[in-house]
Amino acid sequence: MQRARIFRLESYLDHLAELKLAGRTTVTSEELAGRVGISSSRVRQDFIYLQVEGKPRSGYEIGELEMLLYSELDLLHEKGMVLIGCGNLGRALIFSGIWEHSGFSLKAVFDNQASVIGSVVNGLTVRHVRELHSVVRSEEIVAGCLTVPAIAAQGVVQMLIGAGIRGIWNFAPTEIKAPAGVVVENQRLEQGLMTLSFAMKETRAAPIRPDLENYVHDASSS
Amino acid sequence: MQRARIFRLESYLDHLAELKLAGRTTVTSEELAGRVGISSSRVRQDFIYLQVEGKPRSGYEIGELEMLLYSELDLLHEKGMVLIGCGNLGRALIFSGIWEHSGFSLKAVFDNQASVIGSVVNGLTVRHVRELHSVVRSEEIVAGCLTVPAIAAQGVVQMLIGAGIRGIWNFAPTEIKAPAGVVVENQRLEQGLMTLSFAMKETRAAPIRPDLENYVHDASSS
DNA sequence: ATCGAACCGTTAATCAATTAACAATATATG
DNA sequence: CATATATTGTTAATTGATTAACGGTTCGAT
Repeated sequence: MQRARIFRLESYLDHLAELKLAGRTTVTSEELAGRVGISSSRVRQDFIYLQVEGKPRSGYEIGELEMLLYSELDLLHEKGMVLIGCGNLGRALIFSGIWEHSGFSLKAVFDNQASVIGSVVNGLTVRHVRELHSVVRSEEIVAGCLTVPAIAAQGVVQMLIGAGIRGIWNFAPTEIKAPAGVVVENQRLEQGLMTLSFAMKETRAAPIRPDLENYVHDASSS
Repeated sequence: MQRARIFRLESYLDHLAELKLAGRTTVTSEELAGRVGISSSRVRQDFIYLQVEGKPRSGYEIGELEMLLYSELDLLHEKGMVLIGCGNLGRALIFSGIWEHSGFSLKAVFDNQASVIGSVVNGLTVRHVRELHSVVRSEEIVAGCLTVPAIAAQGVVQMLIGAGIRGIWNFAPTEIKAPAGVVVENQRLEQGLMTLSFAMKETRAAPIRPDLENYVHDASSS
């Protein structure tokens, strides 16, 4: 699973930022492994894949690692993105800080409701979807964020693809179809809930709370 | 990876609902496999794990499968949940349809901003977080949805755990710590964006759009 | 300058997940 | 009723991912 590696790389980035903040300049495979919850050899193998070299007694350079991770995930190359669907979820994303170092830059926002068109959301004016095609073409947009109701999703996908987009971040709770060559990343929130439901099934007879001291790092996120 | 199976089960549910809507009552492992993008033997093994039996020429009963999937994921047993952080994202979730058949029922909403406390969001009155403890205790709440800023996350986690909660659905873009026995499901939206960024790196030189006919099912979601 | 510990890089071993293969069985057809 | 066929249940083979093991290097200590 290639996907598993990507998740690990993202996780490394997280922890490296934290270490850097603490003033550290190097880190060993052992330490990172402990934080992420995997074996140190896994970490070393990932770093070989990234073609970064460590030194026998000090470990790996944090700055160098960050650089390579950014480059591997293509986070420095800011790609133009548009968002379609300016409802509650759309607005939440527009206002959120996720766009920093994400590899994307939000360039325009669309909707089809007269009530929101023309309003300004976090500095971006909401436009009518009929302008989608021309904006995508003229502003070098390569990806779209889909926060419309499920029923409208496939229609908007068609428009996006027709305009030449190559990637879709889909929040609509439905499976969308796209031609080969167009990357679809689904963010199905319901699945997160269901997964939690399943996981809690096992924990039914939970012990009485231990003291807050013995908290452990959460390793369930990967 | 147990997680991979859970994702498949959720995916089966999706497609079964679609088939049911189309009037179908049975489905073969082959057909489901084609839809989900895996091998038919994988599907059959999952169904053996669910202890459902198929018939040699007709396949599996859709209704029976749905029942067993619901039961396996514990989606029928509605567990009480609270949401903390009534910002844009919180509101989006409160208004969204994800709670249907999710295994959870949203019972109360909290914030610490005077400007939103007391307001009614989709039928739920926003309360001050200081009431969190007593509400969790008195209304049999077992899980919490965290939509607060990263800086506030760990503090709220402490409150939730102190109140006796056993599961956390975390949207805060930070790693939170919880004692063993408390399930944490992280919904890191930035990771979705980064993954898309990586995936698009490979598609740089995309071919000219093929016609819309040869769309294929997206198999990248698992 | 030599020793020894800490850590990397790499290869081998283990473990897990997926797919392939096929005998068993129920149903449809004539 | 007999035969053909689609599809299951199950076991074996394969593939992939993870961990373990260990020789090789650097660096600090004596």
